[in-house]
Amino acid sequence: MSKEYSISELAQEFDITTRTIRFYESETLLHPKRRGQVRIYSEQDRVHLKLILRGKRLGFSLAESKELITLYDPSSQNTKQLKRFLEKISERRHSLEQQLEDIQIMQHELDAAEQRCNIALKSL
Amino acid sequence: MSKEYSISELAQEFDITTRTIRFYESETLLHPKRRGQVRIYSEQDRVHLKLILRGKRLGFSLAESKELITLYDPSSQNTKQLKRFLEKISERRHSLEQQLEDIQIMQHELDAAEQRCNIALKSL
DNA sequence: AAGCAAGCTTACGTTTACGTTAACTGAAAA
DNA sequence: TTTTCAGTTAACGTAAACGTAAGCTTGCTT
Repeated sequence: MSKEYSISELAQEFDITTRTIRFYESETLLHPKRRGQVRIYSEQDRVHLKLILRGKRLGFSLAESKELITLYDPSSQNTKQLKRFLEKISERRHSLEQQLEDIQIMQHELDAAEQRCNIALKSL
Repeated sequence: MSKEYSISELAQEFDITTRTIRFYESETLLHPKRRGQVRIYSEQDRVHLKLILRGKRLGFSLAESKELITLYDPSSQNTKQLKRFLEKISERRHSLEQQLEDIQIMQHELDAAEQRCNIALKSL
C-alpha cells in the first residue's frame, strides 16, 4: 500500500492552509478517501495537489488545472475525448511557449534595470 | 513628437476592452494625458500597458506589475530606494526561474500525456 | 439639424480563490 | 474526567479584476 497523508501534512508540505485543500475538493479537483469523516490523501492526491499548485504559479485558473488533471488521468476515454485532449495539449503548449518568451523578455528587462540601478548607485 | 493613441486603438491592438484600460488607470498603472476629457496615450503608456499584460500572462497581480513599471522607470531615486529595487529584481528573478522550471516540467508532462493519447488512439 | 459613434463618469454586479468565524466531533493526553 | 487538539461542516466575508448598464458629452457626417 502506498503512503497516506493527513490534510495538515499536505498543508504543511506545500505551505498552504487546510481550508485551501478542502476548497480544492469542493471544486472537485481532489477526491480524498474518508476514514469516518476524516479525509485521507493518497500519493495520487498529493501529485494532483502538486499539479494544481504548479498551475497556480503559472497563472492557471483552478478550472484550467482541473482540465490538466483530467488530461493527466490515464483513464479510459473514447476517440472524440482523446482528440479534444490533444487539442487542449496543443493549446497549453502554445500558452507555455508564450510564457517562456515572456519570461525571457522579462529577464532581459530585469538585467537592464539592475544595471541602471547599479550605475546609479555608483554615481552617488 | 512621438505617436499618440486613442483608448480604442490600444484596446484593439492588445485585444482588451476600453474598460480594462480605464481600470488600469484608476489603479494608477497608467497616466494618459487628456485632451479635454479625452484620454491620449503616448508611446510610453503603450509600453506600460504591454508590461502589464505580459505580467498578467505570467500570473503577476496588478500591484506587482505596478512595481515592475516603477522599477522600470529610470527616474531619480535615492540610494535606499535603489537598493530596495535591486532586492525586488532579485525576488522577481527567483520567481521567474521557478516558473521556468515549472514550464519545463509541464512541457514534459504534456509530451507524456500526448504520447499516451496517441497510443490510446492507435489502439482503437 | 439630427443622428451616430466614440468617449466619459458613476456605480453596482460578478467571478475566482480562498479567509474567517462558529459550532460540532472524536481521539488522545494530562 | 476534563481539556486539548486536529479534524469536520456550514456559512458569510473579502480582495482582485474587471463586466455591464445608465446617462451624459463631443465630434463628425448625412
